[in-house]
Amino acid sequence: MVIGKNIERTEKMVEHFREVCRESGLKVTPQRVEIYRALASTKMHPDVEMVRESLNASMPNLSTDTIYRTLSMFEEFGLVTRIEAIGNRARYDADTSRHPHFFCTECGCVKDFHCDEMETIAAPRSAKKLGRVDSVHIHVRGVCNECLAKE
Amino acid sequence: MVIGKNIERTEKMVEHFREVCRESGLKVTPQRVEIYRALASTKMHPDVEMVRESLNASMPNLSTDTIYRTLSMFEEFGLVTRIEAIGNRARYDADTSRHPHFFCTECGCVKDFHCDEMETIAAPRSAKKLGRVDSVHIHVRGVCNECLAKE
DNA sequence: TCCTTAATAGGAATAATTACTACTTAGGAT
DNA sequence: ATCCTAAGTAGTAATTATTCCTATTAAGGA
Repeated sequence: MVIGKNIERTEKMVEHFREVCRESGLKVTPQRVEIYRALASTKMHPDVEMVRESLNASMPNLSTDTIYRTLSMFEEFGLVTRIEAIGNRARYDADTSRHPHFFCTECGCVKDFHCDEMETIAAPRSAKKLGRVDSVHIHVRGVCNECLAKE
Repeated sequence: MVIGKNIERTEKMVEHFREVCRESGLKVTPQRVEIYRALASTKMHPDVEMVRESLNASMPNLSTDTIYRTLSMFEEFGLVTRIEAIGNRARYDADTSRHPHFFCTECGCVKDFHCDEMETIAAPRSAKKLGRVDSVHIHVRGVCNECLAKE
C-alpha cells in the first residue's frame, strides 16, 4: 500500500483526529495516530490486514487486536466510515464525507467516485417509517478497468 | 423465521427458479428448491444460519456447506442478491429487483423500502470511468422502530 | 515525577466461511 | 423402467476473520 501522497492534507486530518481524541478524552497513542494516518493517506479503503502491512516497517509489534479495536473505536467516534464491501473483510475510509463507492467484483478493490445526485439524495418517507435513519450509502458493483484489461 | 406467507407468489418464483436451473443445466435438487423457497417466502433477508434453522424441520441433514455453496451459486446465476449488511454474516434476498434496504445498526435487521428516485438513479460518468458498472445498490443505516421502542 | 486508568501485545478462543472426500442422486441415454 | 455418469451433498476438517483475555505498558492529569 502506497503511503505518503498528499502529505499536507493527511497531516491536517491527523491534527483534526488529535483534537477529536482530546475532546473525547481518548488517549492519543502512537498506535492510534499511525493507524489513523495510514487510513488518511490512502484512497485504497484498506482492511485490517492492509493497515497492518503498511505499518509493519514502522510498528512491527502492532497487534491485530489493536487495529480491530482502534478502527471500531474510530468508527464509533465518526472518524472513519466502515465500508461493507463484497467479501468478508471490513474496510475503512477516513473520508467520512458522503460519497459513493465502486466495488470491483473481480479483485475486490474499492474506489471513490463523485455524483451530486447520489451525495444529496434523501431517505424517503417510506424509509423513515421503518425507524430513525442515520445515513445513506450508495455503491455500484462492477468490474474495474484493471480487471477488464486482464481478460 | 416465519415461512409460508404469500404462497402463490412464492410458488411462482420457485417455478421460475426451476426454469432457470433447467436452462442453465443445473440439477434441480430438493436442497436447492427448499433453500430457494426459504428465501423466496420471507422478507427477512436471511443469512445462512437463518436458512438452516428454517429448514431444520424438513431437512435436518442439510449441511452448512450446501447452503453456502447453493447461495453463492444462486447469486452467480442472478437468482438472489447478496446483501452486504452490517456485521459479519452475508445475507441474501430473493427479490432481485433493484430496491433500497434499511439496515438497523442495533439489531442487524434488514428491511425493504421503496423509493422511485433510488430505484432509477443511474451510475454517473465518473463511475463508468472506473470500469464496467453492473448494478447500483442503495441502503440507509439507522435504528429500527423495534429497537427505538426498547430504549 | 508519580499515579491511575486506559491502552497494548501476544496469544487463545470464537465465529464465519471454504475445502475435502466418500457417498448419493438427478437427469440424460439406453 | 433401468443404467450411467457427472454433478451434488453430508459430514468433517481446515482456513480465515474477528473478538476475547490478561499481564504489561504508557498517556496524561495531579
